[in-house]
Amino acid sequence: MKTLKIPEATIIRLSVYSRYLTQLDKKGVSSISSGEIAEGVGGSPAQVRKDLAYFGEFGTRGVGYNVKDLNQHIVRILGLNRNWKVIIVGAGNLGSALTQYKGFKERGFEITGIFDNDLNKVGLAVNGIPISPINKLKEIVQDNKVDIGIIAVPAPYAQDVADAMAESGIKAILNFAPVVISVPPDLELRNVDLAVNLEILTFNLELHKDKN
Amino acid sequence: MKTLKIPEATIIRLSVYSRYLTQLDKKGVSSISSGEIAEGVGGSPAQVRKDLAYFGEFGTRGVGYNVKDLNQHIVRILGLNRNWKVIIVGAGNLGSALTQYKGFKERGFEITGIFDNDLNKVGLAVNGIPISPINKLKEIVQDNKVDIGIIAVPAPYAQDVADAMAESGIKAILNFAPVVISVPPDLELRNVDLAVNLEILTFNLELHKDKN
DNA sequence: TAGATTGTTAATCGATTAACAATC
DNA sequence: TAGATTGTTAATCGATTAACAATC
Repeated sequence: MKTLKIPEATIIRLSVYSRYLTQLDKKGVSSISSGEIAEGVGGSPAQVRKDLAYFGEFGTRGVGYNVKDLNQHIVRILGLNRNWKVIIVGAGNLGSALTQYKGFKERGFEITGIFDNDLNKVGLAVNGIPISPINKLKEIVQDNKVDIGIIAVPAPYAQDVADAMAESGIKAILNFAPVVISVPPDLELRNVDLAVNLEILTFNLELHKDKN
Repeated sequence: MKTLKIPEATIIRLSVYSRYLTQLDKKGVSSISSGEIAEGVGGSPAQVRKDLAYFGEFGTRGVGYNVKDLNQHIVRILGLNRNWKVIIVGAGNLGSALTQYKGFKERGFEITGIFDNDLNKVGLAVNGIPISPINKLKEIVQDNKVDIGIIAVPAPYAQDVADAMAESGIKAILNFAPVVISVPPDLELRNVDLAVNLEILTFNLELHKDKN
């Protein structure tokens, strides 16, 4: 086995490097050093080089990296050199916002379905995509070869939605419901808890309160 | 100095424990062991105890923890034993969704203002909160003693918004714009990048693709 | 060649896990 | 007292940083 264990922190940073390189490329910057990348994203040069070294040699000693070239490598590493089909369950405020979120399309994620069990919503459309009832989920996932499901329903419904997704053959889930859900081991699961992020801020505010 | 360095991972987990304990408390569960907490949130008993040990002794040997009591301790550790005032800049889909997000209010976060520079939006209201122009930000922050600002504008505007927030005296920023922003060192900053979360999933999908 | 910057190894630092004495 | 479970220390594991040889 040639792939050693890659820290998740490395993947997060690669994603950020890629976004930054895309930005630079658009501006017409063609070459960059690890130090400049580090400065741009708030890291250290050694860390940038270490992160890249897990995957290969993408630079030229004494020179640096070609922006476009390095970005293409990272995009490929992250698996973004193809389209990914995504469905969103929950057509409330958050689900609707995610459906229309520009940042997804830019990175190759295509929203191919929205689901909700509220009969007042079924049949309506968000961003041109019709809202379907959840009992159509499996059919739509399989017909469209959907890869990823996003859970944007209230916490009490999240596990049921996860079960339906697992049953449909979806391969990965991004869960926005603030609750721990369990899925089969072969299904990738990631949680984004919006309140937790605010709570980390309040913890730090309390911690540094005296340090004036 | 008595507070040693607390891992951020510990704070994230404490936040999750607290949410889980709140749930159990509502169900009427009064006592719990570190093993049961671990099972409930997907961790290990040793880790639960270690996380808590940074802050004190909250359990009883041979018995476990009182659910309500432990939760109150964690809530206090996270700084949630008071109300936090929050503003959101960007009244687009994401900003509107965050304004109405139930999970914030449940944890003591109060949205006290929404801002946008789109004149078609200024004067309208989201969830009963009027949308104000960004040049009113400082005034409203100071009049209402706002603690935290959420950035929900497109990437190109994020730094300007961060500057306005810094200038207003806000103490912490949660940034949803997919761009690196810089703020004065005394300002707490946290980034939530929605696309990055999907990219971690696609990386893992690619990594395990062969392992059928 | 001299200067610059990579790729990589070794040293350090930090977080997690295991083990167990304390104690209810 | 016997069984259970905490709090805490020591051992392990993993990630970051520093240093430098390789090389453009």
